[in-house]
Amino acid sequence: MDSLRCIERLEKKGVRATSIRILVLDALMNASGTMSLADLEAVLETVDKSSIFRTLEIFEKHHLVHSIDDGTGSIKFEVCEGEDDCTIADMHTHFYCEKCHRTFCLKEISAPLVDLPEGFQANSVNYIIKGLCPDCCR
Amino acid sequence: MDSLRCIERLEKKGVRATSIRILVLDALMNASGTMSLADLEAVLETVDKSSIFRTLEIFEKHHLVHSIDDGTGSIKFEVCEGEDDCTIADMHTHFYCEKCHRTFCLKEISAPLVDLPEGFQANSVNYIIKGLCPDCCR
DNA sequence: TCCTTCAGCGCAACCCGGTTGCATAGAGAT
DNA sequence: ATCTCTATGCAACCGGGTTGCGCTGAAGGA
Repeated sequence: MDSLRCIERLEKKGVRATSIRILVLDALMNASGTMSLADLEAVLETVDKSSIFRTLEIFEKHHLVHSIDDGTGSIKFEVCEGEDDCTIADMHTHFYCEKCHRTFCLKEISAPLVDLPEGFQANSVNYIIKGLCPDCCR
Repeated sequence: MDSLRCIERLEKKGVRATSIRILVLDALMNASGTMSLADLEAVLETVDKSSIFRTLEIFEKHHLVHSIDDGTGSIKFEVCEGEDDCTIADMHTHFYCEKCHRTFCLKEISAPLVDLPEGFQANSVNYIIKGLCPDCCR
């Protein structure tokens, strides 16, 4: 789609904009929800699994995307929203539908953060609710 | 240890108390925190992996234990507290130490439950905070 | 007590997502 | 044009989880 925006975004984060990286980022930005490595593999047929894997690794390190573990056994990826780095406060709620097996980002609901006992230091939060999505409820 | 308590607990939930099931339940009840399948395998050297796996499957179905996905790639198990079935309100907070790779149960802190958008129906919550535990902080 | 039956178990193989080593291709610098 | 170093593809590997299958041992009935 608009690969220019992707290139811009990549360079802003100090990541060299190679063709594959543009493809991966573009796929993630155009995704309706989260995407797993397998999802990306399916969309980007020509690109090797390990290349996507390493690309995601780099993206994550440079705070272009973050990963969510929804407990399905395959990690989901999602582009970071803000221009700046994702902080713990930016983590939002995710919802996993046990019927259609989709993972939803509830961006408007930030993940709650409880008070931890003395001595624990929080770095990130993984908050995922499982159940039935609106499509599967009825 | 006190296998009598295990037998009682098993039968109360309608699970036949075989020797292996008693061993597994006993190991879980005496564990300081959560245990993975690999942990159980290590403790119960004589018992086959698949037997433990199927035992846990049965335990979970009968609400003797519940599983937690802490994002490490290996699912953790923990005995259900109350006499009754685990409900969504019983889910508590877990903490994963990124340094020593232990998963802590913060039983006193129940997992927060946010209001979901119209149409979503929650069945369970997975709330895990990652960071450094007291031992690893200093 | 003996026989039948079936759940429980061990073994081995398999599956799948993720990960890594290595050789090549390609972009950027000189 | 050549050199260098990063990015990529390929193939193999890894580990947790899962399954098929045959044996075993306990429960139940004659």
